[in-house]
Amino acid sequence: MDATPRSKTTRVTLQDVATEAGVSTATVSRYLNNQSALKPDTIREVERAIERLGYYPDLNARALATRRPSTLGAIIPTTENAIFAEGVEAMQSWLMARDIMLMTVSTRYNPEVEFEQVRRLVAHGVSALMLIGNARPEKTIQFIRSHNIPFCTAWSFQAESDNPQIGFNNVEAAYQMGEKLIQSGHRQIGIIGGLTHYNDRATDRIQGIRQCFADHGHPIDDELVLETPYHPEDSAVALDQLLEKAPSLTAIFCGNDVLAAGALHRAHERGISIPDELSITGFDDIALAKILRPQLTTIHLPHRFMGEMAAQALYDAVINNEPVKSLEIPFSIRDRGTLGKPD
Amino acid sequence: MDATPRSKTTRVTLQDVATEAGVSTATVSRYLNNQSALKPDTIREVERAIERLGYYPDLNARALATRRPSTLGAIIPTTENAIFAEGVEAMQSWLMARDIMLMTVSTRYNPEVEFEQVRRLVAHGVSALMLIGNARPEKTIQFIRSHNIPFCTAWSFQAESDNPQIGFNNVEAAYQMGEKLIQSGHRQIGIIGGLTHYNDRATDRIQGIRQCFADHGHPIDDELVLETPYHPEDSAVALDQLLEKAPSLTAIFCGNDVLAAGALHRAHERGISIPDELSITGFDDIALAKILRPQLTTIHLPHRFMGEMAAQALYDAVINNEPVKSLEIPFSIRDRGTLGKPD
DNA sequence: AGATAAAATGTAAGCGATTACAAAACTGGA
DNA sequence: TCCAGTTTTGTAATCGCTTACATTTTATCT
Repeated sequence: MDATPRSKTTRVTLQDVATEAGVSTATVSRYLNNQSALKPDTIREVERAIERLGYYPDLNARALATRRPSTLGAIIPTTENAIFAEGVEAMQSWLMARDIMLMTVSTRYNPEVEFEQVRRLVAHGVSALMLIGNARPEKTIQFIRSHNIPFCTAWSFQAESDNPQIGFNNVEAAYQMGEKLIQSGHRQIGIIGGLTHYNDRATDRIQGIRQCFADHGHPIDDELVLETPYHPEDSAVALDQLLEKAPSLTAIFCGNDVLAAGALHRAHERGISIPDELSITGFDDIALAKILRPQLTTIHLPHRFMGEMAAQALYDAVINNEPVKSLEIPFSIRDRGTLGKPD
Repeated sequence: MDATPRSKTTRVTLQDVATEAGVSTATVSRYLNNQSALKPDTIREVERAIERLGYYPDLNARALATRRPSTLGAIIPTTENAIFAEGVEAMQSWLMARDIMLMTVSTRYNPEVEFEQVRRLVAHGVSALMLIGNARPEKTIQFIRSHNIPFCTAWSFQAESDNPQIGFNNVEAAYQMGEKLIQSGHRQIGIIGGLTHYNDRATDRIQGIRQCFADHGHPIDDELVLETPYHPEDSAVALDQLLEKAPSLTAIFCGNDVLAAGALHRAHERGISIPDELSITGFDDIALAKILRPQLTTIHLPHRFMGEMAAQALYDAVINNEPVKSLEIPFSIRDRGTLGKPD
């Protein structure tokens, strides 16, 4: 139950246990791995030695010796974005149940930092990697491939990409939201999207909505398409700009819920009634979406599920030594209170 | 620039580089560590070999050989709670700048899981640990101590605890918010706090506010103190219950911003005007606080800063082989729109 | 030029595990 | 009792790196 305290310098090793139990290191190792090959007496002996010494194996040394996968890596833009935080957390618990450690690092949306993080994780010996989205300098994927590390990208699924992907079709989702807007009677809308620089999710969402409106004969003017950082304040400013440029806008399509929240907040401040005078749509369906007033009409995505699927895909690939299998995740629109009909 | 692809089984090792460069492994290792001891010619030679082979060192093997700290661990309840997500992210970048990897895992507020995670991280060789708060079964800290792992707890600072702590005084913060409520004229308030089971932050906050009202002669009845999970929906239900029990309540003290948001939302649904008919206060000042309507009156905490300080404290302890130094972090009240005077 | 000190490199023993392969200890049957 | 066939256990090499110590090379000074 309670381990005997030891001096700072020494760590209890397999060797120590072996000596204590009066057996060889091989035997102790066998105890740790496949007990079946041991005599009951020996098992008891080793067990007690371990107990007495408070021994626990050094996982890194083990990884070195076995060269069996023991850690995977996940690289996300930022945990500040709840969709990634949740997804990665789900990944982690899925993997942990299988005795795999997940190392998560973030890039702050900077592709150079991402590259550095990839190197770092690879150096740390991760046996597979998950990245977010498909937009990045070529060298990154090249590096991963050249080191034969299985990987997948997630939160995006693009038919044209040849990366293994566990994600959803951002273009299509935005397109469907567009159709919903059009059905409701909106003809002139503005867009507040996320920063598209090396961000295919942001890019695709904007593309999807624009495509939709163009297809229906109501193309969206370039100047009504704004990009802002992932902060409500920026989105608030963007709303002001949009409304200045085109006061007749009847709806704002936002690239994510945080931006939608910012726009909604500003609209309220300006005394604009939502959705009567202006409709606003979000994307992601984070927890926040349901506590706004009115509740946000947005696109729901199973973030945790996606994380689990990514974990599974990588796990399978690593364990069975197979290529990573892609998987397209379905989305659905949550029609709540911010989408109405224009007067 | 571009590494030559290698077969699945082989990994480029120090040995390979040595052979390629026509030197010994010791020399290559020296190149990697203290170039100063090498002849310029040799440096160039090794450099080229590394380049050609696309070599990068195995950090785990290095850690095994040097037994120098290379990873720290952080154990948090959940990344879903933005305050931890942010704090840990800040920790991570601080450490990464010093070539230390941070392994983050979560416990879902379960002390048994936390214990397991501690074991796991220790087995993975982290040289120090950060935990959240001070409430947990004794065996956890005992285990950490018995293995001579430096550690600190964070997001809580309790004079009575003998853990090294990088945090703030939750009791005091809640107390001050209480004084603000009393100054504003509130005499009868309800509390919606987080789950206090093994959660000293939640416990202390509730204690602080109750103490304050008691000190001022308006003790808060037990039945007006509710605990709920970290979800707005639960808080909404709690608000209903509170209002049913005591319709004359003039303010609700919430244990964190998420609960405040939930209460606020429900209040709106019930047609209660905030802050005119009811005041609501939050705690944490997460991003959400500023986009609610009205903006949330809450307690601001420098979460990222706290993360960095924790990183620094552990780093210093590990590098200089000293005990971890505690640090009390200041908080401040952000008086925004949800706290008013009762009719 | 030769001796000596300083600088640069190499050799080999770990770090804490796993795992072929070899050796020893048990079986049971004739 | 003895031997072949199993089981159990031990020996020692290995994983990829670092580093004390030994050795070689180079520089310095009479």
